[in-house]
Amino acid sequence: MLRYAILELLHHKPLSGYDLRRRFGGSIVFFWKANHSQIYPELKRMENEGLLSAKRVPHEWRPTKKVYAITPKGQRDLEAWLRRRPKLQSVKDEMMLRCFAFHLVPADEADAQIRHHRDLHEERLRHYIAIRKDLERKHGRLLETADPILFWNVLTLRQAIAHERTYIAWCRWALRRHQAFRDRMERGHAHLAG
Amino acid sequence: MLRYAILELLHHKPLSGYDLRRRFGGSIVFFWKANHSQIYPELKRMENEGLLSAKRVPHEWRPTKKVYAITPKGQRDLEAWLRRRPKLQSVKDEMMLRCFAFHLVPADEADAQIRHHRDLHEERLRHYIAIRKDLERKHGRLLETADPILFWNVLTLRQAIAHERTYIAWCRWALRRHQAFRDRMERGHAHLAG
DNA sequence: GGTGCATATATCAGCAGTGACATATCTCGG
DNA sequence: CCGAGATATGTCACTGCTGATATATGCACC
Repeated sequence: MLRYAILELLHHKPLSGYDLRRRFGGSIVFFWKANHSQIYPELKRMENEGLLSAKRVPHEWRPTKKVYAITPKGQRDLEAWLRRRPKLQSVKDEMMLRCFAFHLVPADEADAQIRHHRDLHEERLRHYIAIRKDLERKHGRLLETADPILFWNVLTLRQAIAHERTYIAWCRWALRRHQAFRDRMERGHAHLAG
Repeated sequence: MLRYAILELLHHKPLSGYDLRRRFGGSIVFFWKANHSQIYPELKRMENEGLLSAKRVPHEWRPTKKVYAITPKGQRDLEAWLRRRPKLQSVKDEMMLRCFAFHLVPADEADAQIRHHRDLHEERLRHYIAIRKDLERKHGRLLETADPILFWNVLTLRQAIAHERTYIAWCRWALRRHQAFRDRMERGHAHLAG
């Protein structure tokens, strides 16, 4: 997977491992992250497979860079991958796995967990919205016009935002429902006591 | 991660590797899947660590089962895990990575990809809704009352459904926007030609 | 002269996860 | 009697990914 993300980025322009690392987890790719410890070996492997070509570029002030460019073979690989029909990824969501087991912890602890998670998603949502504002500022009316790269970029950003909003809405809903559940328990006990 | 899913399931009742495998990817756990090739070695490892105890249970008709039960140490591990505050998982979504690169394929191919993905998510949504119907049928009014296990189960199911609905809505929206984009391109060319 | 920081590349151990291969029992139908 | 299918457990090679560790340059600041 990682290799296709790299190929897409190098399709725009040649980059070093360090540059790539900043792209992942930065503003451009919302749906893939990678550490340098994964990127450098992958670049080497891709070079060996003929998907990339490397060139050492010295710099006066800074350490020498190894800049990678996509080869015709790399281009073909990327386009072939884009035409495949992958099956659905299986969902792996740690928070939801925990939620499944929340009957094992006190109600207050469960609430705290959900609130914490809601906060994290709100932060990520703000991050995405900042990126969107940035795109709007930089490209203005162009967002509505004819640049395909920008068009697909905006589409994925919209999905990222929709995803975060859904998650946050679920957290809020869950907290309300949990409160109602706790109230019912209370009344249940009161009923038994009375 | 897998180990905590296993511990949660074994907290309810002892199960064999085969039973566990059917639980994952079946109706109960929506947010975690696992193959038997991952489950069996993990069970062995957990037994060695004292989180589980194993017992061979022979059967007249069928091969002998190795049934695992959670130990007190396993219980403590599970509860400690539930109290941790994990950081946000990084999103890895292959479809969105592809979408990012759709400027490299013909517009019809991009549409076909999105429609295909929408269909897959619609199928999964139908699956989740069937599970919810099943829960409603089996438990009826109990869904609104006082069983914590059922309560959290319903909450996670709701999140799964919300997630699928968001994804499907995005696919539909993306297809509309893409059509509008293609129309604009057409008009652009017509303008240039006229 | 020392410390911290950004730049830049690389390796390693270890856990996570996949798909293929392997083996065995018992039942049911042809 | 043979094959298909459910039950049941396991291994293996490979890729994916994380966190830690290592190394080196040059700059700014104290």
